[in-house]
Amino acid sequence: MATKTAPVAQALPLNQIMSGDCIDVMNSLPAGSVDLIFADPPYNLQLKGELHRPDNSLVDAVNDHWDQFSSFAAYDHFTRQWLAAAKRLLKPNGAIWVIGSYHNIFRLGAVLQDQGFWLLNDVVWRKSNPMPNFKGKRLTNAHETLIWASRDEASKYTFNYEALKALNDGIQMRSDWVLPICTGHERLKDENGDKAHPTQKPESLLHRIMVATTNPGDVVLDPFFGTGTTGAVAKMLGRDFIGIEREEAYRKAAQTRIDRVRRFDASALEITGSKRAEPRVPFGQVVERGMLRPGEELFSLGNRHKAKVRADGTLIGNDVKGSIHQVGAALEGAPSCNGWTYWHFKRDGKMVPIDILRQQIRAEMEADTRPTH
Amino acid sequence: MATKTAPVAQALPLNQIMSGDCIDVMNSLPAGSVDLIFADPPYNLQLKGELHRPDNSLVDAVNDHWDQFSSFAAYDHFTRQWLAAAKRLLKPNGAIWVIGSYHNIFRLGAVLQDQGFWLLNDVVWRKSNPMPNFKGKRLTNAHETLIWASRDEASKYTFNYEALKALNDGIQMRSDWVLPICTGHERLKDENGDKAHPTQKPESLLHRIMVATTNPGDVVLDPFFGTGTTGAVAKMLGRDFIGIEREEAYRKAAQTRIDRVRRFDASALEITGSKRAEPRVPFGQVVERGMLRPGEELFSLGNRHKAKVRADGTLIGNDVKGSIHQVGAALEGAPSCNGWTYWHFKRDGKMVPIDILRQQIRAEMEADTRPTH
DNA sequence: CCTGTGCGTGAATCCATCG
DNA sequence: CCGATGGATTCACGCACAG
Repeated sequence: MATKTAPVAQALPLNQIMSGDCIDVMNSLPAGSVDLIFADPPYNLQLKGELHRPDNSLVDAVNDHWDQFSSFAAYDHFTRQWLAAAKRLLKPNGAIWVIGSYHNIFRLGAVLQDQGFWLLNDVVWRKSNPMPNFKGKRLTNAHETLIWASRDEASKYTFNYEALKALNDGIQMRSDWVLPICTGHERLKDENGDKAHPTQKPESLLHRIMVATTNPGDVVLDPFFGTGTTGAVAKMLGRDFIGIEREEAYRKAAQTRIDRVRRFDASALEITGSKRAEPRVPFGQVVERGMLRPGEELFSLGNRHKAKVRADGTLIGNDVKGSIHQVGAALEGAPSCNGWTYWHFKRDGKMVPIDILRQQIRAEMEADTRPTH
Repeated sequence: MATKTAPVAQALPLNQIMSGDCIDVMNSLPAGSVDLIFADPPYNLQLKGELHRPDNSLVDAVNDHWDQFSSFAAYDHFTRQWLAAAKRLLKPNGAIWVIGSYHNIFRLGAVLQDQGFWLLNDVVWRKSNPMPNFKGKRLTNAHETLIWASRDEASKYTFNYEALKALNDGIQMRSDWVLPICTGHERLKDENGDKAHPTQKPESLLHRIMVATTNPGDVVLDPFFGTGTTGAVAKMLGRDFIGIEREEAYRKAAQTRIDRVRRFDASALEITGSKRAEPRVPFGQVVERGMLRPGEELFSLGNRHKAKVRADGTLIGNDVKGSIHQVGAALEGAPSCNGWTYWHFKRDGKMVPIDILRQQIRAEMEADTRPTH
């Protein structure tokens, strides 16, 4: 006899390409289950007629049927629908990247804001080899715009600051990224040798996005999967992906492509970590362990200020009592102070920052927690 | 006897700074009388608390009353009002530039499209010297976005293609412009020596805009005149300006400034295009572009040392992690090391220095990027 | 005169955790 | 949810001043 089955928590279709309309598919997946969404939606290009190069060759424009919208209102409606579905899928600390050109990016950005996403940066992908403007009537359209936004204002989004700084030779990464467009062997071809997808994104772009805003094992969803750049890079970098794509031909091309990708080994996926992630060491431990003795004097650089260590791990200096940070801040008249780097002690006549004592303690902690197989 | 005077075509207040709310003032001017509008509206920054640099100094934030809006809806309403007034003022072939950041530019762009302006390009002003992100929580906000739009789709807008090409060393001008922010002697100071306006735009930016999209004798209106960069550059370049500014202090500063400007004295604008040395290429780009893969091994000459590439462009070799230079130096016990010439990879059984990969990237960059000022 | 050093500062949605 | 506390965090320039 027929039984009603209770709704089961649906398992995530990891590392699969789902077929169908992205709004329907997203709405069928469990809420709050995705770490990052990368979306390259239709651009609403509004191209009139055909475009020819100066030599009369035809420019292969984006005029596929999926890129046709009758009006801004229709485009906005579509945008609100899929962004609402996307937001539902995100974990509380999840984030989204969208990419577009001036034809659609302003509408995307406004809807993101309207729906409570919290914009973190707009990023300019500066193309190192863009198509020139053949008619000389406008500037060379040499960039596309990405928007990075967290699910909401309170989200503790992932940002691997140190890794990105390392990628940029030790200088803080900027909001303008110079990367070449997707050409050559990376560009997928169909059986006729034509490009398989009109707007295939370069893997370098997705590489930077995923290194910046995901960790290994995160789930990355792409609702406009196309030929699967997001899936290919996710696999390389040890992230799980979920792809959604309507067109059979794109799904097939993407699957073949991803099957060929090799995942990098785990040690290569480790990235430069941040100090914030290091375990907290109370200054009191330094005193308890006898690395500094109560009554011992600490000095700021240049001997401008000094303070005395007390048995409970606080300092007293110039009538100010409190933590190493509080006393440092008070003596400097500064809003805050990192006591670990501010205070020094004398060893063999030299001034040594107390931070090296913290490093010793951390090293010991590390040794204790190491698996002893 | 009393006679009713027929309404007279109101004379344009050329080369004057009008006082008052820009919407009211624009509505009082005759329709279809302006060639170009440049608008730098409030950004609606939504700043919360104070921000300190790592050295504890306080960042002088934009918290002026004119930048406060209660909601996106309020900002949108304001935007629709002033853009409608602006559109009415434009000649049929007129055009508009607006500038903004990610806080407001998406709303500006969407309203422009909704009101029938025809977007021609979005232009990225890449700041050569932006303020860093002090807390390391986001990317350096290193650009602002401009939108260039004609009054409507049918407008035969002005675009001095050849002049811009000349400005760019004979290469078609791209949609990303590298220009420094306004500092030094160009930055207006008040009687206390503080900056007269929190967001003064560089003259180089207005210079390029006017050379690109106006002709001598054109009328350029700026509804958010501030300290009058638009007026100063218009005067230099032989264009007429109309400024609108609410704040008395800004009007006074602008008038003094413009009075001092000499027409055709373009010498102040010739920015010494610092002959950049060869462009810096972060090793991370070699990895992102897939020229070397995470996990791949690099070797020193003679195979004395080896190291593994990581996804963020750092190396790990013999427990040492860091940049190609740091790891090379550590393994050699040397104070420094040029990683580009030190490390090699295997190709066809031969050892090839990674510097050839940098040369490839430079060659690509060279092909498309000329100093853009 | 030149060179080097140190300081100031710019449209900024800029912390995480614990009690 | 709020308040207190630990403690992490910056790049490019212009300019003044020292030597």
